[in-house]
Amino acid sequence: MAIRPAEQLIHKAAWLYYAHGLRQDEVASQLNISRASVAMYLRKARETGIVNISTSTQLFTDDVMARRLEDAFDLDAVWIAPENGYLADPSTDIAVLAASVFLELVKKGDRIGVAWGRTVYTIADIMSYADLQDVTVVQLCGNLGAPYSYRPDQCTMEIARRLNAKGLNFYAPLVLSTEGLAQGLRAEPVIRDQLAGIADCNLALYSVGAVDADSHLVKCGALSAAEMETLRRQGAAGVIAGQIIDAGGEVLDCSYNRRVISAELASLRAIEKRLMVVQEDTKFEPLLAAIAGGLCTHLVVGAHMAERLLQHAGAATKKAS
Amino acid sequence: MAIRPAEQLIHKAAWLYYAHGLRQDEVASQLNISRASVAMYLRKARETGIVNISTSTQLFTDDVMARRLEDAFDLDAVWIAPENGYLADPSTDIAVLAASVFLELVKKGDRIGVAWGRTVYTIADIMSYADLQDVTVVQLCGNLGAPYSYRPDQCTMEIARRLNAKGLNFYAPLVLSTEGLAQGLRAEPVIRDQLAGIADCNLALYSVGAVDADSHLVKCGALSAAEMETLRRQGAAGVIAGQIIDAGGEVLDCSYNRRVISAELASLRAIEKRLMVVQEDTKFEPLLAAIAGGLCTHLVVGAHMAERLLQHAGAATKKAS
DNA sequence: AGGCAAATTTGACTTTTGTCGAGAGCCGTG
DNA sequence: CACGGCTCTCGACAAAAGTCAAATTTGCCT
Repeated sequence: MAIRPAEQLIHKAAWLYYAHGLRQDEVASQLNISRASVAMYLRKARETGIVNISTSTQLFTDDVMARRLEDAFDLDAVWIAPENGYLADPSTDIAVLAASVFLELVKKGDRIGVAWGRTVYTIADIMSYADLQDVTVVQLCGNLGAPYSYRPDQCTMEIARRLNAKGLNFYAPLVLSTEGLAQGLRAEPVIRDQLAGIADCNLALYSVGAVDADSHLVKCGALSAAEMETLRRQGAAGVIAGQIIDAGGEVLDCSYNRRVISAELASLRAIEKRLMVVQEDTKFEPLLAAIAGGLCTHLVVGAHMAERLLQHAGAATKKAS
Repeated sequence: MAIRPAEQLIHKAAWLYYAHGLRQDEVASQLNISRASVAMYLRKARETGIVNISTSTQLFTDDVMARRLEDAFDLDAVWIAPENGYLADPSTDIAVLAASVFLELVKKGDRIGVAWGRTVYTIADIMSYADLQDVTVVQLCGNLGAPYSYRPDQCTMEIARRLNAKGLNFYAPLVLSTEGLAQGLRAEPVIRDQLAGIADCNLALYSVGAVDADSHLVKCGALSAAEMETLRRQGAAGVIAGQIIDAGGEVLDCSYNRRVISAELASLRAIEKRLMVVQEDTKFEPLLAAIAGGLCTHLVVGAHMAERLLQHAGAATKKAS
């Protein structure tokens, strides 16, 4: 009787165990299989998202600081991961929180835009599985070459896989060598459609990049460290979906940006829920720029960053009055 | 350090255990408490709905029969509980399924109308806890006297409690002795407002009652068995939220109905999602009436009932052609 | 301050669950 | 048709989680 145990058995086992509250051995006898098999099915059920175990992220929004941040920056919701944390690595804590928040925000039928970066990939990596229907995950920006393990298309696909959703990849390089070529490529029907479809998303997940030599753009060879430094002097404040933004959160007027194939900021702003996750404390300026540009309605940060943001807001208010 | 462990510790424990995947003893040492306490906190977290364990009800809608029912009766979604079931009591299976489906349908900010009956109470009783915010549970019909353990207000309150929602009870008797008094009471501002508010719900949970001596209406003394029998001869086909409906799903024109304080059928039909759950196979005619009256968009039934419904639909189609 | 009741915590114990390697059935291939 | 390779299954052991009564702490009333 070693036919494909199929979803059927997994479902039944999960149902009896989690919904009816039977013990594993009871489930086993009901289904006429060994308890060990039941245990295995249950693990699969969890891994497939047939059962969903989620913990309320309430605690992290309930924080007074989170409320004050929401008010100060006019954000829809803020989650703050305690930094003094119980965990070795605080940035993991942020990612875990972000993953939970993300899953809480996703609904059936959603269309989700996903950008790229270490943060996003970390989140994808620890995110638990879910069994959403009718969900599409679209890639927000072009691809980058090989050496990185977290390429844009991988981020997209991994998240789509975890959600049991459809992944819509972007088959174009992130950055081209001439502006003309970029322009031509953007006009290509395939690419144009995909770019146009981004504004139809109702949820976006991204982080913001720093303008320094550690940036992915540099590491991937899209820009040299020197070029990056030059851009910084010209007013570059952060990186969003592969594009350089200034302190006001607008696209910086520079050759690089004109050579990039990525979501227009206007499209991003058209997305209802824009979840931004920032792990590194060093990304203070970039985050400010992103917020200023209205690129973020939902925010997940660490306690340390939250404090800095509040201080900044306080200072700005004082100066204004 | 035995201060009020409050939600705080429960949250932290749940977070570390469920989101980060630590073991109970690891959580215990992180939090400097004993593992036994952690186990207790986790139980509380589950009971409070701080963590949510839900199993996909996919399997039960995926059924071919469910699809055919949806088509035949023009319903939005149908779930069928396998009757040959693994479980001793098939009706429990229906209730468990109904509870899962219900929880899947509820969203933050919802306003939920709940009627009354053994079925509804059973569902409330086995429904797992959730931590919804901004949810209101409103009672759809007036109250009935003492002897019953599942009074309308209890159904409402129990479900509200499980959801961590606000319960809005209905402080009026279900049925009065004269039509005039009922009319007067319905005109009372308090009552009028509540009745008017029913149409604002976006989710309703109810069952349908049979027109026989076993009906709650008889058991509670609202009607005598003889009166019920008379009504049946006059065309009564079922009971919805305390009101008698005919085979077409309309309010039966009778004195009893005029003496009832309950949601108008028009208000019920205004509710976006109307989840009807039927446990007993004997309620075939009542269910047909309810469907005919458009009182149900989402349906949970047992396999046996599903078959009868399909047969009926098939016969009707054949007759029509 | 004293003392009682309720709530919380803990250690020790039992039950339940997770895991691993061995065995059994299935299938395409040489 | 024999042969690995594959997946599924099971039994037995180890690990983890659940439970309980006793001990401790807390809050509160007199």
